[in-house]
Formats: sequence, C-alpha cells, structure tokens
Amino acid sequence: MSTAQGTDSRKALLDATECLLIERGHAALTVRVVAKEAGVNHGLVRYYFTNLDNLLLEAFDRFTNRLFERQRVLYAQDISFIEKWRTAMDDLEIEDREAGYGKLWLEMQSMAWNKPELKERLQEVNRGWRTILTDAFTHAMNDYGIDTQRFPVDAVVSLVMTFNFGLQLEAIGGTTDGHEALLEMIDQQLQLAENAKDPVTHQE
Amino acid sequence: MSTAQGTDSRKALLDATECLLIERGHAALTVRVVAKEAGVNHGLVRYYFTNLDNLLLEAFDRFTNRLFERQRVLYAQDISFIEKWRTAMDDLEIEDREAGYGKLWLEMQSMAWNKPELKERLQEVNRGWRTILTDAFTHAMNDYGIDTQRFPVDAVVSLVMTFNFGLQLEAIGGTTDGHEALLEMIDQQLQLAENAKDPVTHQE
DNA sequence: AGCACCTTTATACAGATGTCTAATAGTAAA
DNA sequence: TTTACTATTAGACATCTGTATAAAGGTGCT
Repeated sequence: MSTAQGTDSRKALLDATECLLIERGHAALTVRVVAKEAGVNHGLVRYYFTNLDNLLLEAFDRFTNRLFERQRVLYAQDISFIEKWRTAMDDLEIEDREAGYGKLWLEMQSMAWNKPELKERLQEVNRGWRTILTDAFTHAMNDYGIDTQRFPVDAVVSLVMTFNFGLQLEAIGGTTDGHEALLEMIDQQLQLAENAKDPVTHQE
Repeated sequence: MSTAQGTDSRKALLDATECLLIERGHAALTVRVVAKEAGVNHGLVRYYFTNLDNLLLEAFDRFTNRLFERQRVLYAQDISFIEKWRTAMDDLEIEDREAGYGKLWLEMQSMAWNKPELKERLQEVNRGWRTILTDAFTHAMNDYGIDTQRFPVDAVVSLVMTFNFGLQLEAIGGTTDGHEALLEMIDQQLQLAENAKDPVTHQE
C-alpha cells in the first residue's frame, strides 16, 4: 500500500504519541511504550522514524500543521469580528481545555522549550496567530472606533494571545476559577461595542 | 553539621535540580545527572531523599514556599495599588522571563501536570495569588470607581493572572512581540485612573 | 585511645532504554 | 511459480537508570 507515506503502523505511532503526551506527558515517552500503545512492534519506530526524537518531531509537525490549517480556515471566513471571536472561543471551550487538546498543545510547548528545532517551529505558529489576530483586530478596532493611540493594536493582540495561553495553562493546572466570568465579561463588552456600531441590532 | 536538615550536599542536590530544570527541562533529570551537577556522589540521593521523585517533590516544595513568601511580602506592603502593580511587574521583568525564574516556574508547572501530588500544591499557590489579587483589585476598583457590575472582580483577576501566565509562556517559547507594548498600555491606563482619582498628582 | 554517629563512597544488580540486525511474512508484478 | 520489494517480527547489544548494600571516612565525645 502506501501511496505517499502512511501505512497504518506509521499513523498508529503518531497517534499513540499524541495520546501518550495527553495521558502521561512527554517525559514518559519511550520507544517501547509508544510502540505498545500503538499496538505495533517497537522495531517499527526505527523503520519509519529512525529514532524517537524524529518521531516526536514528526508528531510535532503534524500537530502544528493542523494548527496552521485552523488558522487558514478561520482567516478565510468572511464573517463579522464578533462572530470570529465567538467561533474561536467556542473552539477552545473550557471543557476542552481540561481535556486532550489543550494538554497536547502544552506538552508540545514544553517539549519545545528544550529542543531548539521544535522551538523555531513553535514560533512560526505563534507568528501565524499573531498575524491573523493583528489583521482582525486592526479592522475591528477601526470599526468599533477604538482609539489605537491609547490602545495600540499590538498591545491588544498580545493581551488576547497571552490571556488565552494563560487560560489553557491554568485549566491544565486544574484551576478554572473566574474563567467563565472573564469570557462572559469580554463577550458582553464586545456585544456592547457591536451594538454601538450598529444600533439596529440591539437586543435584550 | 546539620542543625535541622541541610548538609551542604542536601542543599546542593536541591540547587542542582533547579539548575537542571532551567537548563534541560524535567525530562532530562536522572539521579546520576543531578548528583553530578551537584558535585556529589549519586548514592546521596537515596540517603537524603530516598528516591528521585521525592527529591523532585522537595525541590518543588522549596520552590512553592519561596512563592508563598513572595506573596506574603507583597501582601504585607502598605503601598498604593499602582505601586504594588509596578512592583509586581518589575519583579517579572521581560528579561527575567526569558531567563531562569520563568523557566523554572513553567518546568515546575509541566512536571505537575502529570503528578497529582504536585498538582495540588500548585493549585494552592494559584489560589494564594488569586486571593491576594482579588483583595487588591476589590479595593483598587472601588477607589478608581470602576463599575464592578460591568467588570466583575473575579473576571478582572482572571484576566490579570492569565495574561501574566501567558507572558511567561510566550517568553519561554521565544516570543516577546508586543509584550512591552502591552505592559506600557496597562501602566498608562492605570496612571490615568490614578490621576482621575487624585487630580493633584497630575504629571506630563 | 576507644566509641558512637552521621556522612560519603564505591560497587552491585535487575530492569529499562535506544539502537541495530538478521530472519520472516506479506504482496504485487513477472 | 519465481522474483522483488515492502512491512513486520523477534531478539541481541551496550548503555543508562533506579535502587540497594556494605564498607570507609569524618567528627566529636568519653
């Protein structure tokens, strides 16, 4: 089989890697453990990835590519800012934060802290988000008539990115106190701004 | 000697643990590596800590105790809100974020994600900060005359905590774009609020 | 000196870990 | 069927890892 590169075993190993990152963290990954989780002979790690570091790197790449795809999709949508915001926030629902996706993201991050190759890739992803957000917020703040002298776009973008990262971090750490309140507060403020822009749609 | 518990070797092992967490991450810690970094026979790990997990746990405890001490000190100071804010922010200067302290903090966090015993301790620290911030912000927002209906204290506290965590996370990941701008923006807004409260001190 | 006590060392050992090899099973074309 | 190639397997190897033990070193006290 294998049109390009993707025998079942290969994919199984990548999937198992993600699964174990979520369940046990990157410190617990070994060739044999991953292979066992994948239900595959441990020799195949060498066969497909030559070594463990490379398997991790490919898993990392597959993950970041998925992120890039999300970015692309979100960027392409021709919807209002508040809709984009809500879509993005729903995407990272609090329940999800505690579950797999957020954990995987943070484990990937913490892997990268000590591996320069991964670190660069991570920075690309970061820059990607920043680009999208900067563009979206530039338009939105203009629409809402917000003083970008007093609230520079890059500062606002940083605030949004960092508080989202922080939400993930806290949630994985087991704390979600105030998270809902925060997201509600922001949504309400956005709604107010939206209504002020276009008084017709006023609801409540 | 050892009045209570603290032969040089014992402390050296704890110090080495922190050092290696900063330089290589928790995945790279082994009994022999830590002992070597501490310049100490690896048998002493067993002698003082019985096993590696316990050494990590004690290093973790020592670290969180240091955090609690910081909290206590900050809380005890009888200074204005804006001064507290600036002190706290200076404490976590951007340059420092990239260096040891922030890295250590995040490595401790990511260790805790996969170890329930540590996770609880971490949540205590988190609650500690939240308590202090909640108290400080309750007073500050009252002083500044901010509508706590529209901006609930716990939402604001969450925003502040999460964006600070996010700053750390991004900085360790190698990105500090917009960080200065964000901190400046906040500081200016605080200064405005401060001036509005007490027009006498108006400066600029 | 002898003695007791805490600290340190060197070494041992079973099991895990990363890497590698040689043999086998499977599959599709000739 | 034979052939050629890919996929998979079981096992071997040196090294690393956590843990344990027994002996030695050091220090102060009697």
